Amino acid sequence: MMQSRTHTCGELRLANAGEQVKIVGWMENLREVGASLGFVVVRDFYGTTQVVVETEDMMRAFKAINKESTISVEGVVRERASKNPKLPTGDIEVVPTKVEVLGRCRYNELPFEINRSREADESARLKYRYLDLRNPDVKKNIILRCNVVSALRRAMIEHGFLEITTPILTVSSPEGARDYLVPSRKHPGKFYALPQAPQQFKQLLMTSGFDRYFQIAPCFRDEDARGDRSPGEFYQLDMEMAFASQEDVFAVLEDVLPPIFAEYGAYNIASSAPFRRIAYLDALETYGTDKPDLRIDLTARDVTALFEGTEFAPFQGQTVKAVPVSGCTLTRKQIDKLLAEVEVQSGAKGYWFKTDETGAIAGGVAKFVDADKAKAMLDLAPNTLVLLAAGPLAVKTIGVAIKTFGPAVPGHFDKERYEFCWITDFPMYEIGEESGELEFCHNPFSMPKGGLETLLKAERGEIDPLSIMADQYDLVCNGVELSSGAVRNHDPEIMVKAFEMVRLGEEDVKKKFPAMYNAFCYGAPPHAGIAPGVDRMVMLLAGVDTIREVIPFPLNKNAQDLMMDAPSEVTQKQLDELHIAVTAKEEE
RNA sequence: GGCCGAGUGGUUCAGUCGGUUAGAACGCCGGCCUGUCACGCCGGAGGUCGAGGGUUCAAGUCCCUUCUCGGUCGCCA
Repeated sequence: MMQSRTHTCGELRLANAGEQVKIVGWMENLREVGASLGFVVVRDFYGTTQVVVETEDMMRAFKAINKESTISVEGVVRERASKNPKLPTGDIEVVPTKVEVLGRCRYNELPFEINRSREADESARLKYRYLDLRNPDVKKNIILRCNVVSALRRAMIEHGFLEITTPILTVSSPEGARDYLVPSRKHPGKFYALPQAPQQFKQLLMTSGFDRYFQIAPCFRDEDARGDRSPGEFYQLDMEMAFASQEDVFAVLEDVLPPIFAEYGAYNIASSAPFRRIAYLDALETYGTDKPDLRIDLTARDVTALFEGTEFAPFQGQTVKAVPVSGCTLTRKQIDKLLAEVEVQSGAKGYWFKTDETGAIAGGVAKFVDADKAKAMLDLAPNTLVLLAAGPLAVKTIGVAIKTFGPAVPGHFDKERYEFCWITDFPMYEIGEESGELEFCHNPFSMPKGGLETLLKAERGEIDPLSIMADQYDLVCNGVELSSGAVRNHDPEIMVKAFEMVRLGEEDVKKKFPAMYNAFCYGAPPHAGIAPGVDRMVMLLAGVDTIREVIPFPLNKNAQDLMMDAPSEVTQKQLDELHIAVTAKEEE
């Protein structure tokens, strides 16, 4: 009896001609070109191999097998009469002596054609994800993910980091996103929560003296999805370093990421160390966003002065931002269409005018523009489109306009590369929209720049609390926020003071983060960390624009697993054991 | 939760101003074809036009309600 297979479907070459072989895989296709001549494509993980059918008996045998059944074919390798240079195995074919069905595909009509599944309805793909994943184009993103995760692990270990797993069943955290809760059987009325991030655990590991920690960490957040945000769960390359500063964290990622991006990315150019650093407020001012795509060479200017006393109502008394786009030959119709898209995405209207080939100002809001002032203020060359936005949403609108027009106007977008940048100096506090009072802007774990001294100054009224910056940073690549990190606040005294700024105190800190607060009272190292999103990284590397393409079994937008039918109802017995009463009204 | 878009054979889509029997491609079934490789050619089956209601002589098309999916905003320390 022959072994289960002698070769994979990606393996056979001309040199194997004459060999007796056995291949196994899925019967992808049967091309009949005559009553007793046909070609069968057998596909496995490694590739496809052609089996030639030359007898009526063999033709009958193959025609009886539904496509996508798994089969084994024994036979002899032969040089092809007509080779296919597009295939690695295109020089040979297998002349079968024996065919066997290993797993019958019972259906002739599949929910979609395997090799074109990416064109199919996404719900169908998710419901039949195991079929979708048969498609080599779909499979390759998952393989990429495995390779990237493996490379990240190797690189982190080489940099002296230790991979430590942290609990999946943990405690609900009072801040941040909505938690996924798990009811406790042994403790009626109490709940575990799935971690939104291993944040507190990794900081505790620092206080235990694990100098460099990392983990490919599953994180769970019950928030609504986006194209680049899978609902429910996602993975982070979570890391933390003791006795470390922002510079130490930057140095590690600037060393780890570019080689991996260059090797595995759809584009093989990645910016090298040091990455450009842009202060948060400067990023908003210049790019209209805190996650700029540096492949686009457009930047914003403040042109409020240009419209002082304007008769154009939308600009009256408003801040006005402008982006000059040189060399623009878009038609008016194209401009309108792109601006409509900008409006959908930003929630506010964008405006425009342009200079013609003589440099004269025309179009859009041109009649409200003082030509001489505009030319001086914006260094306007001929054929320049000027995009404008005004009012409270101006920054955002400009950000969307840059993202929309950059790729649409030739010469402003160098797509085939990875451009990293650090966004630094985030404000520590903001005025809450609802409360109207001072609140933490991002997270309360970050060290305020200047430490205790800065907070005391603010307390004494010597500086504006809103001017306090946190030692916090984001990593951005091609307009995608890959990661947030910070130098942590490891000093209980500073932590309490930071909380007092937002009208909380020691009791609140203890209540919210009891373990961490106590741990810090026993001697904590200064520490810093970051947690790049693995899914988003792979998405960038794969060059796809939805995150579901790089997740083996993704949830849909409504956080449902259409394949497994989760979430699902459970039995009354299960509920009783968990002391849970369902109050939701029956759906449908 | 708000806004925008989509929903038509198994899949992807077209369907004009409301007007004959709702079309195409791919897939499926049958036939032909001796070198295909997105094989080709001929024929065939397959539709409650997401659901419900309304307007009309007449609705895939117009109106209302609703469901589902996607995008986006809110949200995501």
